[in-house]
Amino acid sequence: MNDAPSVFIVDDDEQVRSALTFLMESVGLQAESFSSAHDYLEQFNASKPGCLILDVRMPGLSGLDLQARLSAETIHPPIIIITGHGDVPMAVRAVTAGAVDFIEKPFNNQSMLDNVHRAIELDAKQRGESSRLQDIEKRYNELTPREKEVLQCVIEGKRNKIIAAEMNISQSTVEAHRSKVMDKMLADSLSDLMRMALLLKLIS
Amino acid sequence: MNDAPSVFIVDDDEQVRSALTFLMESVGLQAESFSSAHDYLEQFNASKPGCLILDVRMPGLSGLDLQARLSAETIHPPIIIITGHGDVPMAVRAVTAGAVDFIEKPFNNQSMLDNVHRAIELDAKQRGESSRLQDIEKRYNELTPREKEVLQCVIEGKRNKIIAAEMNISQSTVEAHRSKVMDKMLADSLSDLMRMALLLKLIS
DNA sequence: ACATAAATTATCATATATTCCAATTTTCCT
DNA sequence: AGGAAAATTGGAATATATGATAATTTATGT
Repeated sequence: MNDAPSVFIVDDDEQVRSALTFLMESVGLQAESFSSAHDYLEQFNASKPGCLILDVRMPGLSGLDLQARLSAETIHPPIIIITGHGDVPMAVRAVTAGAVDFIEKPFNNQSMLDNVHRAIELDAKQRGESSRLQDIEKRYNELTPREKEVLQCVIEGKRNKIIAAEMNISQSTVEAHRSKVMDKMLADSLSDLMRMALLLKLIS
Repeated sequence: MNDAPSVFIVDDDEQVRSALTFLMESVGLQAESFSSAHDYLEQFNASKPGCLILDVRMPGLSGLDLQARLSAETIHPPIIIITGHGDVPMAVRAVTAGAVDFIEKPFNNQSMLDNVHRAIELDAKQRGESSRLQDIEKRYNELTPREKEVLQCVIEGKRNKIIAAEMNISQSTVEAHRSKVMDKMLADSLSDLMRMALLLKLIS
């Protein structure tokens, strides 16, 4: 799970792949290259840290297509788009869609390395946040429907008495649910629970 | 305060200004144009809603310079950059720095209007969130130092007894501070207070 | 039909928080 | 020095939450 970060390189041009691989390895970065977006997707593993250098113009799935696919994933490596014949609208689209960079070939080696390092740092940060979030989501999904209802009321600041009235159940029941929620979510205070609810976007 | 949104146009080219003004007014949008970034800054009023169409290449302050200045403001209209001789790196920089669009001249009138409408909607949304935040900030700043300390502990989920021990004061005092905090912040429950604390970024 | 999880309720004891009240001491500004 | 705001404390009554324990009723799926 917690491997060293890789620089994933997706380009149909063998020259570019080997040049980039050489560049990355020259500074001790692990590189993995693919000749098509499809090849990359096949081995894609959300838990592998790193960043992705992606050519726009490729046979089959284009770089922007791949970018769109990856955006649907909850977590994916930051994307650096490279292109031989880029234009402004394409760059705007790529960056707006979440690419961290859009670089024209031929590129400067040093600035490429700078960008890669920045992207890898960003990935590490996102990954840390995301793994915490996934833990919380996992626990949340183990709540029963009723417990989720009570949780929703709790984070809205309602008192047990009110919740009981709204749900037409006794206060004891609410207390029971509430207590289970705290246990299952591993929350040790209300504010702790609220923080989790925020990450889960249960809050308006 | 709550005026109709304006389209602010900043371009040193009189032709462009009048063309854009005409375009905006043709769909019922209010337009205000300026021949330099400096002129715009002079009349800049954070409370005026709308969006900003900004030329990059201008004598004096450039569009990107103005963008940087505005980014320092807590709230500013969304920026649509327009340019005659744009290149990819410039577009990437502008979008990365927060511009909502980067459009080359000559542009398509309809797509420009679409972008303007989208930007104005975004501005309205940001403005709504921001005014709520300002209310909360105002109330927060009326708290005494001691009350702020207690608030910090409360949102960390500490019980009054613990807070009293940590601050070396009696539990009664903590209760007094806490009660005042709830009053002053107009919070009617702990979760309410937590939500505010989040917006104030008092939470890790 | 049986087993299991979920939902429901209750009681008792304790711990905490909230809300009144009133009072003293500190600090800071004019 | 005088006054205002802030910080401090205590008491007493009330409301709420928590925690442990136990028991009943309802689904749910095999």
